[in-house]
Amino acid sequence: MPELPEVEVVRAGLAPALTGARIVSVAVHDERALTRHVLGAADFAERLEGAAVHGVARRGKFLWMPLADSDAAVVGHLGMSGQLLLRRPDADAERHERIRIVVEHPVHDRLAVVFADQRTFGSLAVDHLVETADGRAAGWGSVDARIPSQVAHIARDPLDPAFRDDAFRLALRGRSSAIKRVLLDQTLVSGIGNIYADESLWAARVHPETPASALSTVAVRRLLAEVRLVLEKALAEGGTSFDAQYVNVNGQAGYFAHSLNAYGRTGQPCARCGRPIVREAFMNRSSHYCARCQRRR
DNA sequence: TATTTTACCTGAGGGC
DNA sequence: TGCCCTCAGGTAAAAT
Repeated sequence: MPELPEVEVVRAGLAPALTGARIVSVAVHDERALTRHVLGAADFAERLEGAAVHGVARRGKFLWMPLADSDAAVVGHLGMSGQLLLRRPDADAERHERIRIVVEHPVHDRLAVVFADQRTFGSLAVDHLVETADGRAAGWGSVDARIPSQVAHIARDPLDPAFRDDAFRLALRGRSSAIKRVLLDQTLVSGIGNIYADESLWAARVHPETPASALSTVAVRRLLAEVRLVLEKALAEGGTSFDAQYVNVNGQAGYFAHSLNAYGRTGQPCARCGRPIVREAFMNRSSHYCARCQRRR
């Protein structure tokens, strides 16, 4: 499932191929991939054809490509199973291909950016840019303090230099919600999904149901430090791939699945204490944790 | 207002 | 072999 490390791998793969490229043609095969673009496929294509891509930026799990000399950007979210692939313009259609954008790049010539998505939770849109609330650069891969309006409500991610640890800690004070729910709330801290929430909580020895307000200042600092370590390590290993649903722009899987300590390890021994990892239902999904290392308060 | 639940969606895999 | 059921889960709208 694409979370921050996986989306960053995709961003880093797209950036050299798309920065400075001009969009030649847009083919929308499935309008469900445009749920964030309310004006529909014809409008989407019309706004893009002929436009030049200025770069590729990311905040949390959202990607966007600002268009040159414009206050617009192509914004994208991969949902659960979305892929952005770089292909030859005449390459055969991908399984679950929804949108194909052909660009002309001054160095790489013609390339196709293929948006494929099995579960159709992901989507693309053309959106206008607004100023960031704090006036800082909008996200990774951007020095511009403007962000797509659809992404403006998303918090900065923990690897963003403008993320404010103290503000996050203060936000937790008044929250009775479980800490895992808070980690998954993209308006408080972005980029973390079910996998990295479980991994970070395991590393910080915090039970996922611990009320956020019950964590001390020291505990919140330690949790944020573990979140950053987990995300950075996953990024270095190219992300987590369980099945064919997450791949980089060349269709290759990441290796972090081999480094998981909690997520998906139900019944296997905890790497610290040897007690079997347990799985519990949580928010229509699963939590994986060690009942000995991560004591419930 | 804050928090929780639901809808969206497809394919893999298990049980019978 | 084929049918039915469950599960995977990010986001935003709806409900509480």
